[in-house]
Amino acid sequence: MTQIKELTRAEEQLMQVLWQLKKGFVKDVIDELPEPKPAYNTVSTIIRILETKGFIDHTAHGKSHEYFPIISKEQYQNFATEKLLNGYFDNSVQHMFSYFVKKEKIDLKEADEIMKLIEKLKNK
Amino acid sequence: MTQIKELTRAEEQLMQVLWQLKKGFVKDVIDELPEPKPAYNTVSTIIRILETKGFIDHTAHGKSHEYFPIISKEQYQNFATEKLLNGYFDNSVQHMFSYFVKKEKIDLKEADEIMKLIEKLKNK
DNA sequence: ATAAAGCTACGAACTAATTAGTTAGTTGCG
DNA sequence: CGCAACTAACTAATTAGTTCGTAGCTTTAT
Repeated sequence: MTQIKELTRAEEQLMQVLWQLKKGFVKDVIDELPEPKPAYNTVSTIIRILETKGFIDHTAHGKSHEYFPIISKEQYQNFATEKLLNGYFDNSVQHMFSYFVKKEKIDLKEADEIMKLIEKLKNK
Repeated sequence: MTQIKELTRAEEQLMQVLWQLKKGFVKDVIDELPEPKPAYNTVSTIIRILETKGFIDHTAHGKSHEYFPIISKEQYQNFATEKLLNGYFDNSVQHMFSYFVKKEKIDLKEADEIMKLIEKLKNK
């Protein structure tokens, strides 16, 4: 298993776009970015960095490149979630859940859904 | 309400130590850092940056300063959790929990505790 | 064929972040 | 006192991250 490197802010923003698009040319990525849009070259450079970091790859269509993620959003999600859980919730999902309850981020409907998920887990 | 700035890696590491210690002198912070320990001045500089960013303050004891957080871990936790939820779970706590279930991050004991929390929530 | 438009690669310029040396002041102890 | 140890402030040096201009190649349109 390859060690996943951490993404910088700019890199993460572009990865979010590529995860959403599944694949795309530089200009497709730019289309998804909010104003003020960065210069074409800025995006192109960061995309190339993402490629050297092993997050994406490309297929050539003539001279132009169509980029696509090779680290899935789920893989990076693991990394990011691990980090939050570890740094702020003592590595405990339960702590996180009780935090959401305290913060009233969970309403009853959601709580029910989560309960169903857990029931399913227990009956395995 | 003051807008919380994002912490850089080095800054976050020191904040974690200060949150744990509640308060401390530069050398107390260094004591908590893993090898290889950075130079005294390195830590001192970052602590001063944290002070200008409004994350910590200090009381003077003679010439030396005892630092303490003024942004609580909970405040930054809100920020960090918001960011993860928004970027990777479509802003839905339920999505996040279904992820935990799928990843088997929740063991049976935790599942029980979470169920209890949900029951309590429902009886309010 | 030639011009225009579009592309990536390269690299320069810049900004942000990190690390640590030097200085000057204070404390504590002989 | 006077020296050693320690402190924060300042600042210089270094590294990491971001932005974009230029060059050179390819495709498209005329």
